[in-house]
Amino acid sequence: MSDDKKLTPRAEDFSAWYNEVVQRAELADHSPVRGSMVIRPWGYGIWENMQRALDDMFKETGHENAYFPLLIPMSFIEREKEHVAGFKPELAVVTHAGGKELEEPLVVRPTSETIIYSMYAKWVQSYRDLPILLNQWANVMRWELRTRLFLRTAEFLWQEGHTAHATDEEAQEETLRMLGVYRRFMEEFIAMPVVTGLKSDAEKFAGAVRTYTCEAMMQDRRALQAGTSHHLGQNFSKQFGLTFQSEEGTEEYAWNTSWGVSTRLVGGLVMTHGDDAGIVVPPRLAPVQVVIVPIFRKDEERVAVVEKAHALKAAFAERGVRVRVDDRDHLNPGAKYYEWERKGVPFRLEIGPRDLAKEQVVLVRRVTPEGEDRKVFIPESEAIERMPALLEVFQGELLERARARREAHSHRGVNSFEELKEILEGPGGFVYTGWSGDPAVEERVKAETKATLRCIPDEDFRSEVTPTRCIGGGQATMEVMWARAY
RNA sequence: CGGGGUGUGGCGCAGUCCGGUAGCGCGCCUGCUUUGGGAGCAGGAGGUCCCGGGUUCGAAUCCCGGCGCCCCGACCA
Repeated sequence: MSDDKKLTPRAEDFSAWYNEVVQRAELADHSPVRGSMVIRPWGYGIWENMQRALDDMFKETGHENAYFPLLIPMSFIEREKEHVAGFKPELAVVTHAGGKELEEPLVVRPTSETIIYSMYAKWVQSYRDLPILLNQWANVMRWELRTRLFLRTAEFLWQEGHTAHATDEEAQEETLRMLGVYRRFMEEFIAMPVVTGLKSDAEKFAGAVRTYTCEAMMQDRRALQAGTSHHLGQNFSKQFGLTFQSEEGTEEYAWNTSWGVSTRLVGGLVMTHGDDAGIVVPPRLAPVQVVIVPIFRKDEERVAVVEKAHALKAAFAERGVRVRVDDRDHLNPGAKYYEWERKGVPFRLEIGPRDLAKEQVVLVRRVTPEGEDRKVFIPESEAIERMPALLEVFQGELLERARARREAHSHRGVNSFEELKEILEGPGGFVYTGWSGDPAVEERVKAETKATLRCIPDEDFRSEVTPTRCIGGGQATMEVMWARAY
């Protein structure tokens, strides 16, 4: 940073911009342990709002919360062979406790399938005990080599849903239901449009039969895997003896699903909406939706203006608007403006002696739409009445803006490998092509372009003209989407 | 783990080549004046110069060894 007050512009160095924003908006900080982070109140406030919204959606779809322990016997992880192969390199293992070496090492959970399904096996006897629809909010640990705040840390917070069903069809339905919940949450709350679809075998979760994903496009046009929903088939139920007696009296293995989103979503929010002034928090997730900055010269002005600010706060609060009055007196107004812009508060309301006299306020939106005035003077009563609606309009515009940007950088109808490579090495973005399903083609694209097959898009995201030619040559059997990813 | 860089008040850095009083900007504290887009002035606090060893009258600086962190390449929410 040449000027230590300004952020590195996104266009100059996107990743430096990201790091600075996270630090200077006080979202998170590095902890003394390499790769793990401290989530600061502003970042945690955003996460709490995400949790609340998601938790409500999980409850609406019939799920309950529970909690399973942090430590898992090593032998459990090793039970499902693809699962262990997927996680082995990134496990943190406890070998000593109570001053002695443990007989069996304990793994700090990288995810909880094994411990959860082993418990389900104890609880389920009959088809009448199914389905089990549980979720847990927890921390997990994966010993990553390259870490970045929120996007990839050794320890992160997430939720993991784990369900057990009597039939394959029911599990499949659940897998897709939760994928839909995620999509809706990301669009309606984070205002982050996603492409949903199926992962290829090479990219799916270790231990799953099928993995569905939500892929979002960041402002540097790279993809972010924002959430996944897995159909686990009977892989875990077979390893942990999760069986039930069917209506017909036969013994059957249950069908499982698991699905999760993490604090990575905070990173996604930053990279979706942030600008060169800082982050932009969508109103529905903002810990503070309106910040009131009182302006005054003399002491008597100060008293009157601050009093008015608190009265306004109360009026907003009555309408369910989250407000903070910034009455710190060692900072001048300009300094406060910059700070709250950096933190992404959707609306700022300035109130000074001149406004007091006219019973008006100055309203400033965090993002000013093209052709509109940055500051608007409106009557106090109108600001109070209209704020809930203004917040919703802003929320909607963020989604539309992000969607437009994604569409502008989505490339469809790409037929040749050369064209694919050219796009990925040039403008970047999401590239849609045909694919035969041959893993060798996937491997080649990855090796030569650094892009991966993000997903086989769901119907909503497929091109109007279905590709017939595979990007690796020959006949296509499906359409796929490629991108460089986080 | 392989390649490159870096370690000096809270943060960002200069000083290291050529050994000799540890400095600058920001931040912090106190006071006064300020406050409608990052305030000004005055005074002040704050350092095992990453660690260990060596050379020297004397080491942030030179030599040897270690450690940490950052960036780039193979796995990942």
